[in-house]
Amino acid sequence: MNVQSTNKKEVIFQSTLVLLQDNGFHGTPMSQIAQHAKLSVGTIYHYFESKEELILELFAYCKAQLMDFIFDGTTLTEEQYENDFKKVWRRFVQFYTDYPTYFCFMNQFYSSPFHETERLRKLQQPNEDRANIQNFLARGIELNQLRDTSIHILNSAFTGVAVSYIKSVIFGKVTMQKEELDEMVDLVWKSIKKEYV
Amino acid sequence: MNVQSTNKKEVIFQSTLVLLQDNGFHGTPMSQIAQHAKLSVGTIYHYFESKEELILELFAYCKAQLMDFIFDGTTLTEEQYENDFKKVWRRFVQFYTDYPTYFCFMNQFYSSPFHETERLRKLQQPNEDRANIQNFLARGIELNQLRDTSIHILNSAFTGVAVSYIKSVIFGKVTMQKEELDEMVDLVWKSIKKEYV
DNA sequence: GTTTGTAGATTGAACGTTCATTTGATGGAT
DNA sequence: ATCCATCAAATGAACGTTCAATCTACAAAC
Repeated sequence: MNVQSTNKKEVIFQSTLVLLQDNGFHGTPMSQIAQHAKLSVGTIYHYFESKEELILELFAYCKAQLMDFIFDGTTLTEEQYENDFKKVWRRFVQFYTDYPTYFCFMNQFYSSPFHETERLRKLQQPNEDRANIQNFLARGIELNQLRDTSIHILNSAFTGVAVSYIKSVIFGKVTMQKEELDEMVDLVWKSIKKEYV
Repeated sequence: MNVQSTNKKEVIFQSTLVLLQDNGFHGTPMSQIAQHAKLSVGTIYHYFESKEELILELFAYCKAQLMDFIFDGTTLTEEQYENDFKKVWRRFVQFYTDYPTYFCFMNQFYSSPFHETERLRKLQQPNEDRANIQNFLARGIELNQLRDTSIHILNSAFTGVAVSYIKSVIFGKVTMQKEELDEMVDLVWKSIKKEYV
């Protein structure tokens, strides 16, 4: 597998994302992906073992891009945590509203049986060195900036509001207003920051 | 179609919910639904025009049950709004954590192309008399109890945190703690209530 | 009280299509 | 001359849907 193949994989990924948005996993046949990517089906099977494998790798690809984007340039210091937090949250929203195909895919993925498959795999070979939201929130507690409550409460507040808002922007065709974003990032921050700091 | 048929439909609905949780829409063939419901495929097609129609009706069925459950006994008066709100939010979480099959289905539905189909149908024949969350939040603004901001911001805060928390309970196998729920309902309320009332 | 008629409910085998995957041949680069 | 990439046709299984036949319940007719 040479340098070209990453490009080829990426072409396949992008085609899959576009088609998935309108037709869903099972409404998108391999043949259609091939056609859109201007390849033959056989070629896709040269790069991916199966359709499931393609989806799973696509998930990892999307997630890596998201994480790289939202955590770029964060300092993780006590003084900067509030700033970092707000920056990260805004970027999370921005990433997905800028790339709705990514959002549709991730969203479908998380609510599908694939998600379970992916969880099981990660248990077999854990690889937690990459920055992720859970670690970022845990760091916030360590730095005494976030309420010392369970990570999944914090995560629910962080992700939940963001995802729900992104949905209303993408599906509800609501145009995103700067003031709305400002309001919402404050709302999220206030709801989980440590009081009386 | 007599009185029996509602029962028969419900049997089909329940079987569909159970199978959908593990296998998803397209991983659940009609034949399997029939088997689980102890019926033949033909019978399902007697009650539903197609698989799509079955899914769409199942959605309406689930949604109606959810709404009836969460809004039962709410007064919608100024004095009671905070109480109502917290009650409704808790019930929302309770309903879905008690009936994870419903959650898995609704969650899949909302992130699938079916959702768009359903939206389009509702536009053709709107039927907004049934209580729903959007109206409930709008009423909160009218009563001067919620921040006078756009409905979809309020909705994002309400639904987003709830859904995200429900997910962590159902999929993350986290057991729901009473204190966590209390914390979270406060968190949501504070984040969208009207200040200085 | 028995027979007959009828409409709806139920069945499951059969049909046609679609799809993921395989395969064996072809092309091109080193 | 070997190895990888690419292709498109072939395969076979799975699936949604149809349909003609059978069953059930019940009411009308006698």
